[in-house]
Amino acid sequence: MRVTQFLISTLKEAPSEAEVVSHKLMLRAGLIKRLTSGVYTWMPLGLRVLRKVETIIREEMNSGGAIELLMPAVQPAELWQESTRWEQYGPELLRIKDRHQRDFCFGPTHEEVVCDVVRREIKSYRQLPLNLYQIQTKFRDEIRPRFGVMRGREFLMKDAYSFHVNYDDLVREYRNMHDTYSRIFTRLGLKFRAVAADTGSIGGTGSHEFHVLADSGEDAIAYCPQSEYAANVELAEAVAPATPRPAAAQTLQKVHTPGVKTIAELSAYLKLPAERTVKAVVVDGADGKPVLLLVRGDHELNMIKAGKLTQVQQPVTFATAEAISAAFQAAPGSLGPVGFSGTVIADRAVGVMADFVVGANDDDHHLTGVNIGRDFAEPVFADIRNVVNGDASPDGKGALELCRGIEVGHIFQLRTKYSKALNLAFLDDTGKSQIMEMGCYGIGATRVVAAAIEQNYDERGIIFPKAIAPFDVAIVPIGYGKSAQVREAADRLHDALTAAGIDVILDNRDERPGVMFADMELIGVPHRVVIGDRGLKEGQIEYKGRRDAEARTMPLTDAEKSLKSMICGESAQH
RNA sequence: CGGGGUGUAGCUCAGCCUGGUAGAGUACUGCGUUCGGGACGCAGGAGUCGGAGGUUCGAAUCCUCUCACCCCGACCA
Repeated sequence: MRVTQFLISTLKEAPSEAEVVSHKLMLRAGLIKRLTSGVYTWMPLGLRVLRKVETIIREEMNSGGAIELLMPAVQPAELWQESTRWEQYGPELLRIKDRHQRDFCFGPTHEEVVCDVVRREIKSYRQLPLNLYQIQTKFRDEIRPRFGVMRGREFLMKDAYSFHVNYDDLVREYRNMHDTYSRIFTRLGLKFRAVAADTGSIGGTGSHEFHVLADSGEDAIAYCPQSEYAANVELAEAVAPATPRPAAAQTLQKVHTPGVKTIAELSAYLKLPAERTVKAVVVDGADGKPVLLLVRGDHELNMIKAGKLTQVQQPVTFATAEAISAAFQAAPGSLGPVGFSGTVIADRAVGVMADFVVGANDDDHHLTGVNIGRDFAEPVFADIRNVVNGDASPDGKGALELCRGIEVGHIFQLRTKYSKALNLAFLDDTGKSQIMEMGCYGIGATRVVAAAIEQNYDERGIIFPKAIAPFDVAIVPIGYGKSAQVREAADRLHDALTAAGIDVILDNRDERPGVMFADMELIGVPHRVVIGDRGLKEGQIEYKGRRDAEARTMPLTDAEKSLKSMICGESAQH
């Protein structure tokens, strides 16, 4: 490919709409253009990357035994009503009407459609197991699209659905997909981790997320360096403390704390570490009455864990200011369990605290020397906080560490949630009708591109992993328009490498060298050769890897062979 | 949906407070000089100042409404 025949539209400055690195670089490199909120055009350069991601996913899914199909993006409401998700899915489902005023939606996911396909086609245990997948455009009307294609509304997703005669076979396929995903992300050249996850709204039992590790990731992951344990912080259990609760030593005292609303302010005002304080949060209970949740001051409440408590309304909602003042005679910032007659649920770490500080249920006042049992009744104890660095690993094999990740894949054991609702029945080997077990497996292809950049960049731009770079190698001729020798050498190398199946970009714009170098680095081409009269006199050209600090020379006569072995040798490693 | 912010040339932004001929850099076109790390000179094209209404002799600027977009929270690949 020659630059003058292609479309490269780089920018010196990132448009102001972008905040995160990957979004800025994708816009600067001209990979994507925004059409409207959360909806992007994939420009020719970006599409090359996206297609390479797709190809790797497709190849590995195929070799994992899955079969590709393509389902419609537009789906009839009837199918969603049958699964009851027409009502349940909420405003994230983009609903549209046709000319007859019939209801449709633009598919955010394809459980309904794939179930409809399977229930029409599959009648016998002899046809199972089956794993069907597609790589297709989804639309989810996200509350807040952001970070470019990282969280777009329209995005490209690989979604797979498997069907089984029993749970054991589902588990077998789930493990197979777990392995397949590991191969996909390894081939993509990404540092990633599979973590145990909350099943969220899709439902079902077992679930793992695949995270690309990046400091800017939206998710926190807890893992144990001494074992295989890894889980999303949403899910990771904060194990019960092993130590007993110390005896009360202080008397209960009410102190004036003017203007103190947060734990940080309280800790600074009383000159006490935050772990000697207790944070009180009021949520709506399952019975509509306020429920008081207590976590240690330096800990964070985990809303997902709290939502699983039977006493608490799900999903968790904070109590309104009116409900709080009615139940506590105080505003948030001064709340506590002493004197409160409703349900109190405390994190287990609070259970081993003594002589702590908590709100006094009187504005601008806190209580010190508070003790459970003596000053208020034993609350219900539960795990309602996020784990922190150094917490014991739930598998008992060491201490947890935290890192951040971008969720690019998610696998679920759906069991019979959808197969029951949509009546996926088959005849088993005894002629009895049974309901299929189901799994589903997603990868956000467009998000993978953003995540790869988020993990691999420097001050000059993107450093694409070699497997997904838009071009394998850039040829930068100096004086292309002026020197016949340069032009001839550059063209010849371009043609030879192209013939060998290598993706070459020849910068034949005859620009100043700095312009060409900057562009090729910005768009993240892994290999670069520079051909100029200066080196050509000695029969030399120059080579530089995208991550190399210095360029090195190589004989022109060896260039074709060296580059082929560098580039093809890498892909042969897969 | 709640909170914060921004809309002026493809991109980055100034001008607005204090109303009076629409600006800079960059990108783009032409010519010339340059030519191994985002060159320079000259000339040029490019804007419904997000939109509607109002105030005024006069509105990018003041007022009202509206739309779009970005950032912070709950959702998710």
